[in-house]
Amino acid sequence: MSTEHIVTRFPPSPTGYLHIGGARTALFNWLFARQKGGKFILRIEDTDEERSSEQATQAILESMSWLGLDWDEGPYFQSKRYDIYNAFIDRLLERGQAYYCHCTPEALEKRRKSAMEKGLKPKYDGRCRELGLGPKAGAVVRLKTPLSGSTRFEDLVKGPITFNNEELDDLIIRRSNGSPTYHLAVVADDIDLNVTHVIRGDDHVNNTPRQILIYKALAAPVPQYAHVPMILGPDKTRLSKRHGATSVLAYRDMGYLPHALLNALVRLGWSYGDQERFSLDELIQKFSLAHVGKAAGIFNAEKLLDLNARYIRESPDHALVQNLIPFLKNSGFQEIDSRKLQTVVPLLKPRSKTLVDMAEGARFCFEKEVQYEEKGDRKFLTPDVADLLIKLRDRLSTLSKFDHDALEEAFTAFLDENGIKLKKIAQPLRVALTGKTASPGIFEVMAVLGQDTVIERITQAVAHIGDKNRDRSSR
RNA sequence: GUCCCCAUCGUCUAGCCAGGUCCAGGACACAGGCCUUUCACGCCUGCGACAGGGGUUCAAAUCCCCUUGGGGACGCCA
Repeated sequence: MSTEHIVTRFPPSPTGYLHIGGARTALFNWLFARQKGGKFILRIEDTDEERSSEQATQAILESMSWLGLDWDEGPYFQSKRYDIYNAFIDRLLERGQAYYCHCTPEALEKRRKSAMEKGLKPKYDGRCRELGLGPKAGAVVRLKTPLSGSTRFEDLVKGPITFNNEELDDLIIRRSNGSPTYHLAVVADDIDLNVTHVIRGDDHVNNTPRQILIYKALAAPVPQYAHVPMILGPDKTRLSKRHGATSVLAYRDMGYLPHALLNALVRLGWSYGDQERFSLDELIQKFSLAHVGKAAGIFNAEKLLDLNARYIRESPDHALVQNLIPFLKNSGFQEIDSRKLQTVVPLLKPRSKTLVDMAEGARFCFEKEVQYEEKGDRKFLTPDVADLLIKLRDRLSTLSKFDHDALEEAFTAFLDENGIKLKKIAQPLRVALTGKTASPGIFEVMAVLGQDTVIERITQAVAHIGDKNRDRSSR
């Protein structure tokens, strides 16, 4: 197979946000095209005017961009390509491969139901097939599918798949309102855009023979198919909204890195030996449809979280600073000193699984007044440490250098003089400076905050201890 | 109901196509430990699976059949 002319596409319908199942399909198509030096097309399938929306289209484009899945052509909008579809339908009609059907939707529905009740497959009975009917208000156009024989294709993931043509019925290709149906539009577009590989979800396996029949009727070359297994929720049913976060943008907003999501998605269904993490370049190089599994999988959100934590740790500080700013603004910090942020980021890296975590961890650098966590306040900001904090503050105010080493040295001496262990003072000090019981190393925290702020916060904490005491005794 | 697809630890999976090197490997999660000023990171250890039954074979997680289980599709939605 020539790799020069490979064309893949991702055709979401803009009836909702881009979910992770769709994103994975897009990723596979993208990887395949990139690896083969082919073309990746984005097509918006918006023929259902009722359910399609501009907003959903924007959300999809935004998701794709955020993930970094760039397309070489498009986005094409099916709603603007009706001429193409009509030409294909007319051709089919002329060749006698399609015919008008005058059955009403109500009658069809009724027949479907009774077929189901009899335990038969609810398919069209073909009663208009040989009537030679013409166009008429309310008429649809159906494809004349073979009555016998079978349709077979070699799926790049699942292997050979065969359907008996008796299972298939004469599907509608043009609605009574003149618009093309999904199957026709997809095939027409894929022919028109020279798509060579259709990589899509498992749920389309049953659609494939129908679409192949359209290609055959049109005497067009049939593309290669690769049906990737579905993503299931923890209850093993098809992933949907009720399973919680499923939209790509939701993951962005929860502080995930696109690379982490991509990595998690690609490993759901595809593997490369024992390797778990891949750079984008590696993926492009190593991806292969042959190693995509056949079984549906449950999305493992915990693994994504772990992946995200690792990618955060490996990200350059400056990149994290940029990524963090929107999250900090979202927490109410408008003016952010990015130099200061740059100094905390390395401290926060090993402690943050998401950018949201990291923004939370960086709070102490930017808040005007420390908000004490209830538990830390109660446990560590107690009257018995007030004196010690005062002594410490006075000692710290004498320091001419305020970096990690100078602080450690000063503390060693201070602990020695007072006959205490670091443990004794570290936690109260941590709460005083950050409001939390968990933070980066205490010397690092002080160095980041700077001498003035440290002294100020200790003073505030001592005052706070006094306030608490007064409240208690006055009661 | 009919058709299509699928089946290895709780989850994602390696191994299967070319049977022996697999009393089944890795990762996440979980449990225990080490490190330690807190929380993490890191390191070590542990727990844990070939759905069941028949065949084929000297030998089956690997090949075949059946059963069971799961998913999907059966629209003038995509």
